[in-house]
Amino acid sequence: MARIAGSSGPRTEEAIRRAGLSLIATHGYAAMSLRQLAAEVGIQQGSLYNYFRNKQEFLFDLIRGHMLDLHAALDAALLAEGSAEARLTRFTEFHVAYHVARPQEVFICYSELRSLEPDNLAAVVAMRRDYERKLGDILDHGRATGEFRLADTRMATLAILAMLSGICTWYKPGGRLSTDGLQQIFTGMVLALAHGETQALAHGEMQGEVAEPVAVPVRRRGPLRAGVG
Amino acid sequence: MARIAGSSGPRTEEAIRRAGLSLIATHGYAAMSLRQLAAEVGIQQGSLYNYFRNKQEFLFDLIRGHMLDLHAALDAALLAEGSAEARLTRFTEFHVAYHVARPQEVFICYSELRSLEPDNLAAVVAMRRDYERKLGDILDHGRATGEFRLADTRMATLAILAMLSGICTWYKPGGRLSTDGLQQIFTGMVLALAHGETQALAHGEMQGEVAEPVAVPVRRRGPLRAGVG
DNA sequence: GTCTATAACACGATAGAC
DNA sequence: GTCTATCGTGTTATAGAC
Repeated sequence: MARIAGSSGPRTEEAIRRAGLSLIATHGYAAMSLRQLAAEVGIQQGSLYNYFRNKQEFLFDLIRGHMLDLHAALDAALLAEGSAEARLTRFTEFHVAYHVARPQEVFICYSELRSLEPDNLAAVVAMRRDYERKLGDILDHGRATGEFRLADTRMATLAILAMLSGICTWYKPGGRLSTDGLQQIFTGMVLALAHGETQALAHGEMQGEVAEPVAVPVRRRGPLRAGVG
Repeated sequence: MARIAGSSGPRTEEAIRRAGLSLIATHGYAAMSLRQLAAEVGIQQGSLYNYFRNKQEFLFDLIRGHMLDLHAALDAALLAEGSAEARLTRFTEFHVAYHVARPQEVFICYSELRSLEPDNLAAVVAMRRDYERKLGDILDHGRATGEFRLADTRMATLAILAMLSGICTWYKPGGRLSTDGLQQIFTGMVLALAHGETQALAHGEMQGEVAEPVAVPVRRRGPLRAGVG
């Protein structure tokens, strides 16, 4: 925000990065203008081009940088040995901590893939698949050893990631729960999910309790707005 | 796409609606130009203004219309009576079926809230809270009766909705799984999650297996791109 | 209801002085 | 590295003929 007369490189760069994350997370990449970004940093719009070649490259650098960090941090946090439960717990704790620490970055990496040009998108998608794979391997292993009882580990991978990544859509620092509290609650839910259908079956066939299958919703009536047609 | 000479109102309107859903889901609201939309429908750009007053109103109509449909369909599908398990199963089956039937609408309602102007946003957020509330009530009731064992029903509500709504980010018609298959798999996971920590505890204290707490990732090095500075 | 034409403006990106 | 100025294009929205 504040103008720094004759200001220097690295500081401006970090300011651009931070302002960009905030603006993109709030309004989206397409809706963020470079004039807006420059104003937030306190420089003129043309000066931004000392830090990237074009707007697309700026987005890609943000996303790619985050994915590199994420992988490095995950590899440092994951356990090579141990039960599938222990490894899944570790993964969940890591994922929650990361989302709480950097909600903007994580959110952008999910929501702005659509804004990446084909080559850039391919690079990021490959990194994302690696990440999913690491969770998938834990679940596969746990099912093989009988620790987990999952009908479909691919669906479980997607479900768990969606559930955990959803955190960054509503989490606000200083809220009701601490990072520790969130980690405990979400670890509990993820483990319960992974341990799976044992309980559902133990409680007696659930499906039998529901009378008819749920119908698919029906098409809608009426004009887009009143007074047309 | 195809041009219809001297074409008529309701058909054009529906075509605009469908094309808009597709374009917004693919590229996002801000990135969709009205020229693009008109071209998709096969009319001139100015003609769109016979169907909405401005671009924002178009988005709001799409989202609001979907939310109205969603609520009506949910109310028709939900059980007034029955165990919490039966009601949660019903909710999950409904939610999955709805997402599979209309992935674009659902996705837009999550991803384009940021593009709504304040008044419009407030209206949609209120409707969304009602929806969350209906799931929350089921979970609260289940915990009160002892059917569910959940550490935090608010977190569970958000987790379940994120997990189910994630479906529309990867689901493609004609994939490996049928709607029935998806419903079964996700119902199983949701019920397992709701039945909760019984199992985690039964398997012996999980937390004890993990040595140190997971560290929060560290800040990153280096310039945005090579050659700057 | 659709068309053509255009107003009024914002956008990303570049050039050149300092 | 930052500034000012501007080019060329794309944008939403409007006006008026048919």
